[in-house]
Amino acid sequence: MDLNRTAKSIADDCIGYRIRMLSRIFSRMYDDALRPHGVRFSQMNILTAVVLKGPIQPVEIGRLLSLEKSTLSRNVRIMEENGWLKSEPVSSGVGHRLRITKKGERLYHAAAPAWRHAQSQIEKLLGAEGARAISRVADQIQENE
Amino acid sequence: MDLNRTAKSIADDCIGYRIRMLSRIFSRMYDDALRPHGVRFSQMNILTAVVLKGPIQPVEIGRLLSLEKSTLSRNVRIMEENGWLKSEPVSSGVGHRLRITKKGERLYHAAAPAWRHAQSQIEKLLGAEGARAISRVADQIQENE
DNA sequence: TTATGTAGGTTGCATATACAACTATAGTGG
DNA sequence: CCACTATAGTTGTATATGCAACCTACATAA
Repeated sequence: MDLNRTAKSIADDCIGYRIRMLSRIFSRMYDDALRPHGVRFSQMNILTAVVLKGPIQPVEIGRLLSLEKSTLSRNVRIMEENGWLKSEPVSSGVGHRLRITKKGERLYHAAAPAWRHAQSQIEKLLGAEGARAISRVADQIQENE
Repeated sequence: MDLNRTAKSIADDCIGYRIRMLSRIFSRMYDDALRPHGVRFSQMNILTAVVLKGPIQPVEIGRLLSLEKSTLSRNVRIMEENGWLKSEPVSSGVGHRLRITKKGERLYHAAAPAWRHAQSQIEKLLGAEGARAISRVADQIQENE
């Protein structure tokens, strides 16, 4: 097949290209809204996991978010340096568990409205049907993992 | 509202968290398939744009893929160093345009089957309905941008 | 013609992401 | 008790991503 035709079929079908583009667009919108609070969207996602499931081991967050352990190791370090998370050794066994600090809780409360603002912008862009479709797909993938 | 409740509502509704997770999962699958060819998925996306629209200015690729110009500046440099792209000055005016090289064309041809393999894995995961839903959403967002 | 603006690009800085290789620790089979 | 394996985590290396600040070349208004 000729090069141009190959490229066209790739561009037409490629789920990955579309997902990455959506990821960049939406992440920028969340990050814009969160910037005044000095926290990134990806960090909010980690904080959310810790709030809901903490104390929790990094490796477990990795499973929840499909994040590689080395990525998490570095991201968590930054958040500890910012004073949002603290870690405690696991009672018996290897590893440690993460908790949110008071400072982290204040940040989370303060930033939540900005998150909501970005979220409603995005829902407007997507429409209710589009938002539902994405949630459905994501939840289905997470099950099959 | 209490912290846990806030986090729960964020986790339940968050489109961005879902999109980022899908982006990581799918990108890993494409990258796994492409690794033997020494090219990354994000690079294939840029190559595809150049094949379809080249000669093309970086800033124009940025508009197509929603990529910041500084990101593109660096990504393109790596691809030039790899000998896949070459740039020529614009006849009149500032900036330059990118073309794919012979080596780039060979790479693209060689890597396309790997791309197709990952693509079909992902479509199986998503189901035809899920894949269509994502394409529909992405195309709609791109229009409204 | 000069001041101003605009568009394309690069660079400094920071974070995000993953793979590979490594360390440390716990559990398990001989 | 020892060798082996599996799990959690860290570190080296590389790419991806974006913002802010800057540079340059062109366009345009005063």
